[in-house]
Amino acid sequence: MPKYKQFDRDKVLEAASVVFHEKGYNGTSIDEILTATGLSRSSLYDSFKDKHNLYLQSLEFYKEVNDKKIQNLDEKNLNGLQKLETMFKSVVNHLSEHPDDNGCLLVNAAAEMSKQCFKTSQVVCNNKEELQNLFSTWISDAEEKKVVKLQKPAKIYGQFFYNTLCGLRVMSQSGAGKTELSNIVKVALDSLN
Amino acid sequence: MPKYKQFDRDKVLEAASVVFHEKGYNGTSIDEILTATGLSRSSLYDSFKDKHNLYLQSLEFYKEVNDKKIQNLDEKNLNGLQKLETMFKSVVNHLSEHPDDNGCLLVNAAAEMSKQCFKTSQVVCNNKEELQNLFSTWISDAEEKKVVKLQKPAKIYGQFFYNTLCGLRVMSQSGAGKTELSNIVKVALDSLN
DNA sequence: TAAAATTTGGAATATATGTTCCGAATAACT
DNA sequence: AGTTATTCGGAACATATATTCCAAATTTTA
Repeated sequence: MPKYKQFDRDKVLEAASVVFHEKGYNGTSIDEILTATGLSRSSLYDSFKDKHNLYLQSLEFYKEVNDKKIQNLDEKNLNGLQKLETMFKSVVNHLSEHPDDNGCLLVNAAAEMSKQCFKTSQVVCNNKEELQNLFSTWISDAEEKKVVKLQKPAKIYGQFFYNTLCGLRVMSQSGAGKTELSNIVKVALDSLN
Repeated sequence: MPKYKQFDRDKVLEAASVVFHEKGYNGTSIDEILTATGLSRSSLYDSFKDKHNLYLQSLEFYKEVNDKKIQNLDEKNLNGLQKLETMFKSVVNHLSEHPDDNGCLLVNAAAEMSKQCFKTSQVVCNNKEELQNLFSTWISDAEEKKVVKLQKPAKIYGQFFYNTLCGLRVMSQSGAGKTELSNIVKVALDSLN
């Protein structure tokens, strides 16, 4: 089945990230990854070097997918507050419709690996910075358009909403349902007056 | 070295919970636990059955220690808002003074294990319910004493502040420092007007 | 002082796990 | 058609890991 790559790198990373998402890094074995991806052992090691490297690439793939989703939202013709509301609504919907989805791979990676693996912490940290910045721009936009009134610099609200988002991911893994999650979002959004 | 137990169960669980906290369940080996606790292999299996059981007992021990701390705070002669503020302040201080402390064992357990181990999810879920309820009573107290004015039922704020708390634990693992964490707390507390 | 009760160190076991390696299979290129 | 380049299946390997088991050690009790 040569002479060129027989598998789609993105599909492999997608499948791998699902397994890592479900079981964590230390909880998933190479064999599980092989069956999930359909790859042969040798192909995996040829193309992804080793388990740890595959994990990092899965994290980055997962992050890129999330980034694209949120870029799509960002490009829509909505004011910043509406973007924030839409984002939270879709997160709440996703979490409550897929309670088996184990929260967020990046949050789980932060919990499991960030203190043991510098590269993991870098991915997690970049994700945090990027989202906080994006949220800040949304909030600034909402302020300029006078749909909200801020008591503090927009940057701080960016941090606050990212914190709220991280919380939601943990909450859904602790048994929180849809009403609870959306109540939390409502209170958080109320802080914009 | 018989004839009665040579080791202090609480100290063993304390040491074990530190290791599980650092490396997660799947990331820590029995050997690491043995060196951390000073126990012999046979003693560990005699007294704690196996690794999984030890993990659950460590979780519960960790939870009890946290419960006691917060009970101490609850018994102080403060109004509910002050209790909430004190709690957040000490969490922020702890997280920023011990950035190596890997967040919160229970949050990490939720991320790593709650979907794979029902008993873990029970501990995590109980912890969530208890803290949310406690926070609700604090907020009700603050309302009765007219130090805050609520726009929503106190219960919802209990959920919201627990969410904020979970977020902080993840944030500190994603590289957030003291100012960032306390900014977030300020915004959250502002939601009580 | 001897017997009983219990812990514990360490060997032993069985399995899981990450990784390597080589030959067979296959498609493109000459 | 034959050569080359590359993938892939599966065996093989080495190590890690969870767990069991037994004899030696030790303290209390009789």
